[in-house]
Amino acid sequence: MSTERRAPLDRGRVADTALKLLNEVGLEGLTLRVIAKELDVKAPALYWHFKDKQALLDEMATEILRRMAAEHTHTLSPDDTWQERLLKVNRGLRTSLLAYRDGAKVFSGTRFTGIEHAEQMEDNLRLLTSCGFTLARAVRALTTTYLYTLGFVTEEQGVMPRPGERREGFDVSDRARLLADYPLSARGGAELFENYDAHFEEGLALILAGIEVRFSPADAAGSGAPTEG
Amino acid sequence: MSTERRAPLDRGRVADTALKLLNEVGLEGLTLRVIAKELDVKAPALYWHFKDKQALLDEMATEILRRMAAEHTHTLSPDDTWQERLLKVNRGLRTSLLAYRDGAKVFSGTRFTGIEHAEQMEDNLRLLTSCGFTLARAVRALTTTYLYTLGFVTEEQGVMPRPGERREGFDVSDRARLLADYPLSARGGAELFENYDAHFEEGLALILAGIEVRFSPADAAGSGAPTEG
DNA sequence: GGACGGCACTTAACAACGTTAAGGACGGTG
DNA sequence: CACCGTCCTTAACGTTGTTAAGTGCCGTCC
Repeated sequence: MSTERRAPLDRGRVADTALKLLNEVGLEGLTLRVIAKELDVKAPALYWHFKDKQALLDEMATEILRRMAAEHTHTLSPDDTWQERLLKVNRGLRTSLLAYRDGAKVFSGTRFTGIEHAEQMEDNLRLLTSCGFTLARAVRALTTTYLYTLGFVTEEQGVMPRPGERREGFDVSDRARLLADYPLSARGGAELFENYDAHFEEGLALILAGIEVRFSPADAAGSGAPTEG
Repeated sequence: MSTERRAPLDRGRVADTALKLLNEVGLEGLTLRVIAKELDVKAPALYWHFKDKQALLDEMATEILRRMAAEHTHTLSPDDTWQERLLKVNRGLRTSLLAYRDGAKVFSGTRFTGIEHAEQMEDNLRLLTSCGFTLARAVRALTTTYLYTLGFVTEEQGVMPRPGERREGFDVSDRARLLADYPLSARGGAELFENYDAHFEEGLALILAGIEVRFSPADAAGSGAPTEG
């Protein structure tokens, strides 16, 4: 009989396991009992490490953020143009959210109490302001793209829980048949529920173009449009 | 003794009551038993009208949409410029979502199975295409602004459950103290958690400017930037 | 007028959930 | 050896969404 004792849990191990399970059972199947079972522990044990389930979800969101930083930070450079930086940051965010089923929901249900996100935020603000943006405009540029990305992935994951697998009831041709009386909407359906990668890029490019026109000190000087908010 | 019998429920009455209660108890407090009690009925009675709770939430989201149409359609004109139309539609959407606690969450958790939204969609697509947009670009312009608005209000309601009342733990000066080592992030905090009306408008204006630069057939001809799809 | 049948509900109960209270086994420290 | 903090278990609680079965009422048909 093995006298080995399981190493004690810690917040990190719990959050890691919960994230792995999230991909298998989804957010609504992610119960404390399921997580505990995977960790070979009973559910109340989790309360030694987290004050409640929301605290665990917060830790999971923070972990997603950390992994995003680990995977994408090396692509960032202090010499990025602001356009490159905004593209990288938002593509990285989308990729990271798509890596977990219901990732966007976990993320937007969470308030970051700590300062884990501050380092990336600071770096991005530093780059944008060094490109000539005022601080207010740098914040606006980052949050506008960020909120777009979050909204986009939320909708995307509503239709496609995991990349490649489409939720039932979202057949594009079914939809077109239903909307026979609304020809433009019917034809536009393909633009809504397919080809998410390309559509994400197009929307992001729109916002970048708007930032350039209204904010960019380098390119838009004398165009007359930009005025300090 | 009153022999009066309560008029039978219908889906509309249930959804109306649920929406009223949503504002009082929030999404997580909105249980079937609470709704039933307000309707002077027991919880299982609701299953006569809805197959499950999600169906009731779908009906609520649809009702929000209907009220949005009822309140804002009269401001729309077939002579709107596309800029006016996008502003009106997205302002109206934000206002409608803010009218209910957790409105954005209810909305983005819902898939519209019916065609209730098609009429507005069709009208908007008609206007944008009549302004010279291709259908694909019209769809992209609408969804990009729509996803931004949805993301914006989701975050906004995470901080301010009801207009005017701020969730605890979001004191801006507390946050600045925490982020003392990240000066730009600390100073930028005011840009994040306050003054939502103005910030919403600024972000929306950015996207409109981008659409103009890259899509608008009238204004951007010869600028070289816009290319089809 | 009495049987029938569908409508709109009630009563009772179920499994599962987040969560709490109490206690027990282990290790290190005095 | 007593003690204490750590980390977990057992047992249970109240609530939740949901289902099964039954009940009263209204209209229709023979």
